[in-house]
Amino acid sequence: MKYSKATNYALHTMLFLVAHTPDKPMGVQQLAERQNVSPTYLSKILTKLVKAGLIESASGANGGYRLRRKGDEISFLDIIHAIEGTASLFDCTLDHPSECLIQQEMVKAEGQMEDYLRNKMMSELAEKMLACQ
Amino acid sequence: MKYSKATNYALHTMLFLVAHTPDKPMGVQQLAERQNVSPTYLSKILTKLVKAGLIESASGANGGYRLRRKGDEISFLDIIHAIEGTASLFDCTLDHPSECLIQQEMVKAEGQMEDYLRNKMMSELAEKMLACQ
DNA sequence: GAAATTACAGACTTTATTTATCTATAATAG
DNA sequence: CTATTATAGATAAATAAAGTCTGTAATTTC
Repeated sequence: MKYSKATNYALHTMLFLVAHTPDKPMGVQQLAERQNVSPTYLSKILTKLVKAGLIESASGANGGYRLRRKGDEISFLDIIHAIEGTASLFDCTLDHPSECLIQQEMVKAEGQMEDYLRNKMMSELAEKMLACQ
Repeated sequence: MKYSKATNYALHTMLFLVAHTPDKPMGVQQLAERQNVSPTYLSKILTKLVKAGLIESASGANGGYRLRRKGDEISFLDIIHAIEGTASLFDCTLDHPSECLIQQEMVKAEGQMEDYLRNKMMSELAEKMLACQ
């Protein structure tokens, strides 16, 4: 079980956008160069963030991607859910007479992780990053 | 990102062993039937639990698998680590000047989940299960 | 309006991981 | 010795992740 690379790209892109809060949109070309990933692949990932309402896109010359919320309103969990989906990490496929107790505990455990990620905002990380430069 | 089915099989097998604490070893045949999984595949999984020191195996007639610790000394995390490994769920592969801040937060988040799983013992679940029968 | 620029969508390929299966070997009880 | 049971290794099949390619739509610039 691993977080996908796509989630890593998404988090880094969002952190960059929050840290630099550009007034005009950033093209996928530049965003991709910074991470050594192909523009077409990154654009797929960013489209998911658009659909999740975290960023907005503009076509045409001088187009690109721009934040749709402030950095203190974007959590790690928002981004992770946009990429990985919101389904539980654990699925008991066995047929039980009643609800699976193991499943219940796994969901609670996952909830602990999600609580942390829900309360960790991009702005906090951006400030920390900028302070260390 | 999903927990593997193997982890599910491992957790269910351990819960069964803890709940029934048989004096003589249980064969993989019977354990596999209960979960509708092939014995050869389950035996692969159980071998991992043996190597992790959670259960012990005996070859030959009347052989099988038996607990090596009490149920209150076996945590969810013990079992999950035995199957999934102990590596972090998140690997930042980008080359950073200094340590990746995103990685650091992800590790902390994961730690929250692990804390819960480390403190959740098989015995607790076994009791709950037996009470509901 | 034409040309350049940029995002979006879908099909496709490649690679990696998970889920198994098969077969042979080793250990043990009776 | 024979039946039973676990272990190891090779292999196959299925699924998921990572990435590419191509064409289309939207927008700006001229």
